[in-house]
Amino acid sequence: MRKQDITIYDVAREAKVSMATVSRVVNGNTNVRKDTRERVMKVINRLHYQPNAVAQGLASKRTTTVGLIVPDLTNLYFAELSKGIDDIALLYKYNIIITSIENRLMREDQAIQGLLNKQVDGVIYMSDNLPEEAIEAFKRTDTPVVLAGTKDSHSEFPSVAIDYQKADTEALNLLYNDGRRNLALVLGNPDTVVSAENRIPAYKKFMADHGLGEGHIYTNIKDHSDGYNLLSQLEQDGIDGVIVSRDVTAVGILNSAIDAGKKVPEDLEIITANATQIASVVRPALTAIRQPLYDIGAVAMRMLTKLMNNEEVPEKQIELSYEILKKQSTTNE
Amino acid sequence: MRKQDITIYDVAREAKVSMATVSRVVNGNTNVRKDTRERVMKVINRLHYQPNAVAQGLASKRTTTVGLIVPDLTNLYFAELSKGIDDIALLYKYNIIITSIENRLMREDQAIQGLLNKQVDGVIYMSDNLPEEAIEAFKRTDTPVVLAGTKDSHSEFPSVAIDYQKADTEALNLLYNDGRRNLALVLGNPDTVVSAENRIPAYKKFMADHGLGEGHIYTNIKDHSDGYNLLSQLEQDGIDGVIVSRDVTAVGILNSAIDAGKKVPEDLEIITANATQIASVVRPALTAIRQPLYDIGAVAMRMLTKLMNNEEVPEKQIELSYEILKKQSTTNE
DNA sequence: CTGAAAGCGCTAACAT
DNA sequence: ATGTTAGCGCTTTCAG
Repeated sequence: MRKQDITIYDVAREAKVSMATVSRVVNGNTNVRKDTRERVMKVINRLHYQPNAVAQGLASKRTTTVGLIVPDLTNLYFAELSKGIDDIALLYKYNIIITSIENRLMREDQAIQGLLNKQVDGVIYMSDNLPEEAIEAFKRTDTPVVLAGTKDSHSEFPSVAIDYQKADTEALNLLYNDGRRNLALVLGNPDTVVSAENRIPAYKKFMADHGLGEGHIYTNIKDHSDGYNLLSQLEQDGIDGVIVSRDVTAVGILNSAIDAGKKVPEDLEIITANATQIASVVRPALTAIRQPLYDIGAVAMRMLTKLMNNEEVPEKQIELSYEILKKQSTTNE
Repeated sequence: MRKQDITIYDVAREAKVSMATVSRVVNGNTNVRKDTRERVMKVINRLHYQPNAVAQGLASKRTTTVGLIVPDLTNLYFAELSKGIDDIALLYKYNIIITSIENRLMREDQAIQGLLNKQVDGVIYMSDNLPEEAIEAFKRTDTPVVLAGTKDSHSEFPSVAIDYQKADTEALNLLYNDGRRNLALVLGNPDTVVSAENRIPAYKKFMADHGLGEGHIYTNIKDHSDGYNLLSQLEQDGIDGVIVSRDVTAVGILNSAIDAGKKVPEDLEIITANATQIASVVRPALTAIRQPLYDIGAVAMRMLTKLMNNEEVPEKQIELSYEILKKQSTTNE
């Protein structure tokens, strides 16, 4: 059996209409008389006709496909964002081409170009690392782009995220109210927009405002074992409260503390800034900045559908609200 | 700037060759003289020509796109499989269209049909729930399919997985050697091929072989809270050792035990059968059947590339080796 | 080694 | 309401 043996032409012949009419009924065009529509439908069903989306795409210049650019699918942060995107995409009948860029073989701008070559109708970019080449690639095209769970420096692109500075400040304040004075910030890549322009400035400002000195910012701490190994350094620096950008990293610190016989939160308070499922299943459960990841994805995709339809989008920089989930890794006084 | 302003025709004109020749150099056809190739390349670069993949797909009947069908991206089991698939896909220059079927709006066979309409060159199916309509949809097409991390009842389709029966038996044996006699099996959907034809028979056989009676099989225990709530039942039934099909569920049981003041492994031994990252970051770390998820995905995708090229694939039912990772949720005597 | 020409399967004016 | 006719941008014989 062939991949595609029957075409719109076969249906037209069998139903004794032109292919234009078949096309109309397939696309739900109302300008078809009821009985011809039914006749055509009957033939479609009998022949099991299925439109070739590639041909449709070439002819109509719309592929009903959106591209997703994501650093790493096994990072639940992105997986949860993706789920929100996926659900809305399904609702609006878009397919998703996913491209992960963590792999060294794939640069950001190449990923974008690949998606553009496939003629996607729009793209959602989820990495908080948006290099110059990527920005230029986006500017060269008129295919709409939305950033999800991240922002760009100059707010050139539509985005959906939270107010990272406010969230971090609030988290630092929680630590401060618990009596902690030696506060640290643990980051992965320090050069991303979220780190460099949001978390770090918020941290520095907080420390200055409260007369806590320079503080300690640890960078390039990216996974569980990095976190695990960081503990001795934290001890050495006398840290008693820490904000960690990624939750598996936070869990690494937590496990390291437990294994070393330290008590959390008594000896060290931990707050994770990007909570996923993992933050809540470890014990003690991690106090966290809970970003509405699913919603961020969903809102981003919804905005993209509007952009793809050239609809009005008054607010292009959307900030959703977060909450600070007080769990067991802080005393919450 | 247009989505696609320059076509192969523009390049042909500028380079003073026919579009056939441009097509040849774009596709690396060797039948082009070196200097014409270079001349064409220069024009391509000057004009920033990028081939329209949709047009290529229509003309060549190959889209260099594969479809992925996955129940839930936020389940790390599938995310890790996907990563293996993605890396190999990148290597062979395939794009990936991902479809999740967890959503009630999308049935398995609809997902398949949607992918087929998009003219994917192949599909990888990752759900261990393969309903009859899905089987028929696959049979109706000659687009190759590979099952990853699961199997079908009759081994009709190529698949990459592990020997679930052997793995479960080995895990049960570990519990038995630790002196446990009241062994239970905790499953999500009991009607999948992996559950119904592998885990359950292996469990029943083990219980019978060791004179341990009927045992206890708990079904439809799907997430952390299901696991959490199951504990009281386990206690009631006097269970002292349990195999859990999903690791977040296992963590639910574990946390419930901890919160109830029980000791793991002393009071209850836990082994998770589908270990992901989560199994190793909780404390006590979970003893687990470690499936090589990344490799399963990678091997499945590699096999699919061969199938798509009509290459010989002698072994279509591949079983990769697993290992039993002895951690802290068993005494390991 | 290169070009001409016929599609791939469908949409979208434009007629009627 | 329906049919006719050009393409969409590219690949692929088939000639030469």
